[in-house]
Amino acid sequence: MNPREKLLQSAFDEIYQNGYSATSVDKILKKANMNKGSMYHFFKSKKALALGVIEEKLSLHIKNKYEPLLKIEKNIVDELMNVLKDREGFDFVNGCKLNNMVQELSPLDKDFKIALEKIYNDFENIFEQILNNAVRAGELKHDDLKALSIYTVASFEGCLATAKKSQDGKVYQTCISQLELFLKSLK
Amino acid sequence: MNPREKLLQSAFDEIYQNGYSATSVDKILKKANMNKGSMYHFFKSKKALALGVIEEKLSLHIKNKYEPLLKIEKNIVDELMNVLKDREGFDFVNGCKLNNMVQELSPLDKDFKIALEKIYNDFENIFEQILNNAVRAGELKHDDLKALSIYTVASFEGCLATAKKSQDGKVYQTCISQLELFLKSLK
DNA sequence: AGACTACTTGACTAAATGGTCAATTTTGTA
DNA sequence: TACAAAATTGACCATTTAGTCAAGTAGTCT
Repeated sequence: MNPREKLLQSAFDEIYQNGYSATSVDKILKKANMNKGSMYHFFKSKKALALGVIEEKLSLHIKNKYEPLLKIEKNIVDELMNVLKDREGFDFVNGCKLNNMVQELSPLDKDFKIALEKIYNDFENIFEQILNNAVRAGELKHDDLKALSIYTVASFEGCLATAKKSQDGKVYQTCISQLELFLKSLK
Repeated sequence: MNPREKLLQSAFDEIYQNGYSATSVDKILKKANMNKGSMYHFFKSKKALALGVIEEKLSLHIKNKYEPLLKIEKNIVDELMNVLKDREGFDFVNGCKLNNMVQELSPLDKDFKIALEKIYNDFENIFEQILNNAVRAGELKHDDLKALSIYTVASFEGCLATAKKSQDGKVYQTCISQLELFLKSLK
């Protein structure tokens, strides 16, 4: 991993675990084994570094996790729910990386808001395509797939958020089971 | 409003708008027109002040808004949804006060986590009672009201969160319409 | 070799941070 | 009125903060 990548990864980790405001540049540098001048050679400010994290790390994180679902052709709703329900290794104390950054950074700065909204919209679009595939496969009936996909992502994020409040994956499973109930009722 | 109350209110406002970590004690003091020693007379630390905000301000904020719904006796689901849908004056840039604090502060400190989880659980319990009333009124059928109420709150918060990412109340309305669809399908 | 660019080093700065404290004023009450 | 407790004042402190910079090193061309 080249120094710039390592810096981005360290920043991603630190910001995920502590939030942007509570993370100092020095802490990131220590984790990345880099000194200040180097960082300010790659990024002109802490904000620019965070934007780099959003555009290069967070974006890929979401794509890698959910784009593969577009290839599924049968039992689409089941397969989708399996991916949503499988939270092995998920950190229920710190929650969802995308949601954390959106909730803290969108109100803070317009550039953050734009970059994060783009990723979130891509995320919703993946879901819309998945649900569309389910409709074409005859697994689902609904008259507003756009609204349904926005809602599906929102309540998925809501389930993760409510589990974070309890720091407990069981709360998540209870919660997400009701989203499954809803989607399976749409026939 | 006595000085202590004004301090709590100013802290509540500032923490809501900027987050806990990004809010300095000095900023709060300026807004409250108070000086340092006074604050440290009432609260031994910034953390203690924030705990005061959670226990005395945030707690009441939720209770005042949602407890009145317990009195409703007919068209319970409709009335619940009306309250959820009516977001007049809601700040879609900064989002939900409870959720903001939960997401930032729960992972930061155990005392925060405990205080916030209590409020959140009270919130869920109000919903559970409301949904229970709806069942008894014959408006709703469901075999796990606990799970349904957790999920209802979670997806409500999810709708607010997704609207915050877009800073747009219309996104919220689109999203919450699907929760309504779900609840009304449970007959 | 010479020269140009990319990267690294780490000491430095000015401002902001949470917190302390001794001195003072205000308030309630005997 | 006397007195103690509660509340207020604001200067002060050590530490941390994001960001700067001049000096250097390493690699890559001609």
